[in-house]
Amino acid sequence: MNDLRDRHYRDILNAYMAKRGLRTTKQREHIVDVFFSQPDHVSIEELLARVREVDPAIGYATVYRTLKLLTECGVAHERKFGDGLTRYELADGEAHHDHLICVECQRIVEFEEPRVEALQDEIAKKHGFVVRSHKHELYGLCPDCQRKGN
Amino acid sequence: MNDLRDRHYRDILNAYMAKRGLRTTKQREHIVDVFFSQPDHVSIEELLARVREVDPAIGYATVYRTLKLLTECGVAHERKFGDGLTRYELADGEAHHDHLICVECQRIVEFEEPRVEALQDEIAKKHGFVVRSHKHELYGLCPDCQRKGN
DNA sequence: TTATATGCAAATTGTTTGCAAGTAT
DNA sequence: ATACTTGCAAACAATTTGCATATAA
Repeated sequence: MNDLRDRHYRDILNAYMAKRGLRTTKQREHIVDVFFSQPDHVSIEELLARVREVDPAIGYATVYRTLKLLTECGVAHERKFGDGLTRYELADGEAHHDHLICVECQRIVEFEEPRVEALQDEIAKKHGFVVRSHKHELYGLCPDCQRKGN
Repeated sequence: MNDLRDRHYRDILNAYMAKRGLRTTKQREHIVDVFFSQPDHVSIEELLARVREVDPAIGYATVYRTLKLLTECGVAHERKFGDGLTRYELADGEAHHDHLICVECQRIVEFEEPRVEALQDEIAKKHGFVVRSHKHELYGLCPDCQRKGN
């Protein structure tokens, strides 16, 4: 349903692999397919489970290695929300969103706020920093979990 | 040099320990003393090293357990900046600051920006969330590391 | 006394790596 | 053919836990 975007990222990946003489294998194809079809913020575990539906013999080291590859070439981003798991999402270069995380049900909602970005630049400048990336996460209760008490 | 603040936190800790029948030991006293005298964002390793200057026999499990205790009773906060280490800082309830982190030298600088807080509330409300805490980190190059090239 | 703490080492968890066998080019 | 890849298991790093011993109350 998002062919253009997927195509763009696959092109980047292919260019990166070609440049380094890396090879296309069926495992990599499966993992990449699943990653593109998956909602954002997948963990390795989730990805591995889905990938094994297609090919049960795939090992988790291969998933780790492939996600590392996707991260290196800029197609994926690693995210660590304090629960000990690393999650991955599509890089999504232009629209860098941030996250609201429900501490009850772990639901993750994305938001975007240009005014915060502007303030960040101001803050960094004040301290003489050059910002490369940022992390802005709000932890709390989502509407559903508020309703359910607590 | 910050007796009142320390006293306040020690009171909280003592109340918490009393309520649960936990005991005061010389190890805990040393660890707590070092934690209060330490600049913010200490890792377990750093803390253990400093504590062992006072009592070389203290084990790292005890440091972990004591910091967990301090976290449970609300005196300390856990922080995870993506380098794999958990760091601890005084809870410091009122003035909740955020962080600029140098990706080269790992230097950590604190900042405070009420206008960002205001925007956060606005964002949360828009999504129906009730915010409990947040994390706002800017990763980049500090002035020194910019100068050193890279 | 007796229940809590400690230090050690072993266990756990998430992730990485070495290597022999497999495979894309 | 050759060099990259894979799956497995072992290695790792950070943290947690089980247990016998030590100790605060």
